[in-house]
Amino acid sequence: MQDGSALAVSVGQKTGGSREKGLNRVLEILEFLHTTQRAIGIGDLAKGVNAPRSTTYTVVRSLVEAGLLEMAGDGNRVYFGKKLYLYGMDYVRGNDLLRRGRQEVDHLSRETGETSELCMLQSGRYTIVHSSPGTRPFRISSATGLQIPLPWTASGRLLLAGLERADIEAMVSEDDLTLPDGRRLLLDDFITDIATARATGYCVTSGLVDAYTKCLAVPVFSAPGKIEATMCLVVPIDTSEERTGNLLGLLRDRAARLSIGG
Amino acid sequence: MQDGSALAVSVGQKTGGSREKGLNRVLEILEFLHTTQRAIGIGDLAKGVNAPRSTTYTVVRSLVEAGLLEMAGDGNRVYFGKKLYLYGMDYVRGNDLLRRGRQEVDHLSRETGETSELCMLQSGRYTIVHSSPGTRPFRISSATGLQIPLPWTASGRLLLAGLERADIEAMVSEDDLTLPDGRRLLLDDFITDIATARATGYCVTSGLVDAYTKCLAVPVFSAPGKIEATMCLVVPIDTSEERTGNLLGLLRDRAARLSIGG
DNA sequence: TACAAACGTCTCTTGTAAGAGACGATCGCT
DNA sequence: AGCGATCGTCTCTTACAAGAGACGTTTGTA
Repeated sequence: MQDGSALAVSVGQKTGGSREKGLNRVLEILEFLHTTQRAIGIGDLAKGVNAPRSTTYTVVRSLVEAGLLEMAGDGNRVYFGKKLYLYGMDYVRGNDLLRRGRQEVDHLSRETGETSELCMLQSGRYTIVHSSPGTRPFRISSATGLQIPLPWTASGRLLLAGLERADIEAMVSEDDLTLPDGRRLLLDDFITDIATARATGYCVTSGLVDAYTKCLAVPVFSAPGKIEATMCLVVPIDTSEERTGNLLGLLRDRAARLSIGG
Repeated sequence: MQDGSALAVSVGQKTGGSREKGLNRVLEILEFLHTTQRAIGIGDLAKGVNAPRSTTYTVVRSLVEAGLLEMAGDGNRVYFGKKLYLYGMDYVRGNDLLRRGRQEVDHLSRETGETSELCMLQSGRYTIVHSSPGTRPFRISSATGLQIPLPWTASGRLLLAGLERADIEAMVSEDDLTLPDGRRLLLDDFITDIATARATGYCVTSGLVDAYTKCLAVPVFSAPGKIEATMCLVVPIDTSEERTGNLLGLLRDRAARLSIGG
């Protein structure tokens, strides 16, 4: 149990010191490679996931043989393999919303010049599933696959719309309510925000994760009332009211086109 | 049994009927989902990978929690999850060749109207990594991620160019030398083909995997002399000599643009 | 050239997870 | 309603993998 949640929160977390299940080792390795975003030596990998070297060698060998990982060019580093790419494409193929959502996001960022993102809940956490960087000289961009606490984002407020208070509390930890700059959010305020977002059908946050950006988010429905994802635009915080309104309009159009029911 | 051994081939050693490692169960499950290309019930999944039901439930639960799998809409079926998509995108990001290769392949199929594919070796087997279907009324298409015996394909002859005879023998099983229609290839002929392909810088096969198609393949180099992938066009077998020559020319241009050294 | 650190492989032990199977709850068919 | 098939969960046993650690090799640096 503890192990599961430790893994969920972060990979560099210490283990309980006892023996670890092989499957968990695999998950930790994958997650670690996802954070490093580059090939890494097996020894470093072992350190990174805090696993014994011998175990790491064994697990990595299995994964390389299976094609989930590949040895990188120089021969003693590993990174993701073709199999994961193929499975990932299978996921896209089987997921209309994602496939179309990617297109809409790409289109939106071309149309507006702003950074645009498609976001979803994943295992109860907020994830940027696809992002398209926009054309500003100084880009505001986020890594896809990044996990951010729900209360830090506009999208988070929409993704939780429709859940019971108890469910929301379960998904939000104490730490999640502390912003990067140290400010504290109140759970009640957050829940109020969620209700508002639900009622108005959009959510705008300013200077939440950092001091320079404003985030406009709208829901994407997979069925009437069921919010499956959000589309959002990340814009400079000093964007005028007028332009913000216009962008929100475009965003809503795109999201509506993507939604089923709503 | 048939299922088990068929899977065992792609995943690793066949099961002796004894206890199976958890990691292997995971690999089998992923591979099975890749072949079905759709969400499947856990019970059926257990049957499909020839695993005990209780084990399958446990493993699937772990994978769902980790986000590698997701429960499909109705709630009792599973398929690939967002995590696999994210890891797959990481792979693409870290792999210039694949990223650019996809573009070239897409362009080529638009330009020629024919089915175009990017192929690579994976764990010593031939894999269609990306394919773009072309515009003919009756499309000739292959599933991406499909594993085909090397001797059945034009690309296979190029991908093995530069290997020692012993290495080639190790990669090719007896079964691989039997074509789908029952004809047998001779290993020596295959090795001669490889040498020829290497010398001429392309390979054309006619009516090998089926009676209707011709396959034109050219190498993609990742370093001087190192063939990392192939690009190929799949065309009707009655395509004229002249058009075949023209297509081959286009193909070589595209592959050259993709190659580093050569 | 010598030394330290990291690499890759092996062996052996023991904690633990894979699997058999039972259980009640649902489902679907007649 | 009655029946069989499948579902999802649970318990318990033991076969086996996770891990500690030793070993020889390679790397790099003083």
